[in-house]
Amino acid sequence: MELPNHAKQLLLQLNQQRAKGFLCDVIIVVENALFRAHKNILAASSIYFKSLVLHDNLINLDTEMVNPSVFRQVLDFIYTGKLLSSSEMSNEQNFSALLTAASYLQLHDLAALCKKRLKRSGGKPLPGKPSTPGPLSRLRLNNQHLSSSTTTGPNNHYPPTSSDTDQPQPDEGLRDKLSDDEMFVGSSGKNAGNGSSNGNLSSGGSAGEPDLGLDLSKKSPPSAGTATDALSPHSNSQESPQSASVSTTNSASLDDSSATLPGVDNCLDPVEVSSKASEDGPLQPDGPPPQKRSRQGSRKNEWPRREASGLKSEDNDRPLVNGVIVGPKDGRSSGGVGAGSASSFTSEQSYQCKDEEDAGENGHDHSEDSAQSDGESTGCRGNGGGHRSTNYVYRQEGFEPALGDNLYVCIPCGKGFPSSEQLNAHVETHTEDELFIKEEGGTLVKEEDEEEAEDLSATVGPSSFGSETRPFKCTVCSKSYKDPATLRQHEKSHWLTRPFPCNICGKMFTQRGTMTRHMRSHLGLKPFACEECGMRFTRQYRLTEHMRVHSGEKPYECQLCGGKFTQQRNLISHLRMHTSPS
DNA sequence: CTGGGGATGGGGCCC
DNA sequence: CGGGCCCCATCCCCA
Repeated sequence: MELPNHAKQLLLQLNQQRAKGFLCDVIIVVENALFRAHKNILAASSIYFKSLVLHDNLINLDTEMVNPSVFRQVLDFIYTGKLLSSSEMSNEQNFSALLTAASYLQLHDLAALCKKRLKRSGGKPLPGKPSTPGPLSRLRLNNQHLSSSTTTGPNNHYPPTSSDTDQPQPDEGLRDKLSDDEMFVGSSGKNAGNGSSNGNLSSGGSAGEPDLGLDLSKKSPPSAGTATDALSPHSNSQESPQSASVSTTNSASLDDSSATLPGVDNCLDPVEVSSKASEDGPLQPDGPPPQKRSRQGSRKNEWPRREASGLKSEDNDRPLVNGVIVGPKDGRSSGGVGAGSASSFTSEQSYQCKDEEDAGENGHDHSEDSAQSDGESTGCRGNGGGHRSTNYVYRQEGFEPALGDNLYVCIPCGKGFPSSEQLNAHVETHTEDELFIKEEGGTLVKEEDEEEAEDLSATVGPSSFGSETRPFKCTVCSKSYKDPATLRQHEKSHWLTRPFPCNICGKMFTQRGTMTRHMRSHLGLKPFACEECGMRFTRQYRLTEHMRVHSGEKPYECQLCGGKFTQQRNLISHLRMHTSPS
């Protein structure tokens, strides 16, 4: 007995799910476009993908080999078996680019189709360069042997210049060039042993290197294992030849990958979390959810990333973030992408700058942001402070409401453009001035809050601001600190501009660590797992806090009523109940 | 329906 | 840079 249309129907369903982002568990970054897909499907289509998706939730493809338009076709092909021609190129160009991409991605069927088609039309494939590489690509070419953290892909070490030569080569030629030796050896071995050279955001800045070395992974306590390998956006399988050629994160924390626990590979990734959680509640990779929760994020998913034009960091104190680490914007600024916070991830609405969003979206976003107004001043800065941290959205076809051909959207103003070039040109028209906005106003409120908080803290424990030896005093707010570094750190909180932008949402931070932590929430990186229930957390502290749920420990006691609490913050909240007039 | 408690997420910031 | 703890906001459950 056999169901005749089973395979077809299944594929249809999967493609529909892809269109909705449902259960998508991998993000593919191509130039400035992001595509969601299912690992299983990709893995079934190509051994190259298979090796990549094994450990990565975020795959960055070599823009020398594939551009967004081509990859869209490729993805469509994978999910449908049909090849839809691109309107952006001539047929011949298109198939040539497709052939290059297919070869690169090791989609042999597609490559064969393209070859056949090209042969029929008498065209010659143009290996290696489906499109003009952007500045990012060019920079990468220059630096490809210098850094371990560049583009993911087997051709990372393939000299693109050879593909630029005018000797058109058929697929075989390309693949010959991409022989195992060239493809899979090169500098990767060196990289593998090159521990921490590119482990962090700030690395590689001057070279204009993509921030693929951004290490958003986090060491997990021994009990919780680590999700580093799975979560590090650019780590790659070490086992497969393909991955051996691709860059690895090479951060110190990557070393932890050898100690992964069962289920770690299923760590939440942004897509999975966002899409699944929005429908099914929290995602528990390792087990059933401890409790059913379904938070509604207000923001729809978008896929902003920094354009290649944002490569230059003009401020040494700023992380060079080139928009390669990408992921869905979480549901709301504090809602997060995680097991407990289901971002609505429906691709229905453009993510625009935070201020616009605040103005236009529902109350809780706004109230929250206003509550943190001192920290939100520059949230709407696609670019700012001399650092063009533009965040663009590439709208994946079929994933967004009709916007015509204007798939490239400027985050700060929401305008759409048909090409990244036009978007780039447009972005230049945003002046620095308009990006320096509202900073005042929040600080006082905050300080009032802090006073209140300190009052409450006094009830539950010592305030963090003692009056011991603190010779270093802030000239703005007269807080004092033990050492100058801390003072300097604090003084940044008074700056009008925040030096550390999130390259996904553009939000600015005063501390790099906060920004990195924030990025983790974008990417759903939750290295700290509860052994009891499998719930995962972004921070160790949260796990510690959470463990009291299981232990029943309630260390915080209300001095007024004797009520006991598992968390200090809930005690504080409780104390408010005692103190508030109502 | 409402308020309180439990639990969680994100950001700020000090150490 | 990470840990830790503060904050606020939010959701869910339950009385």
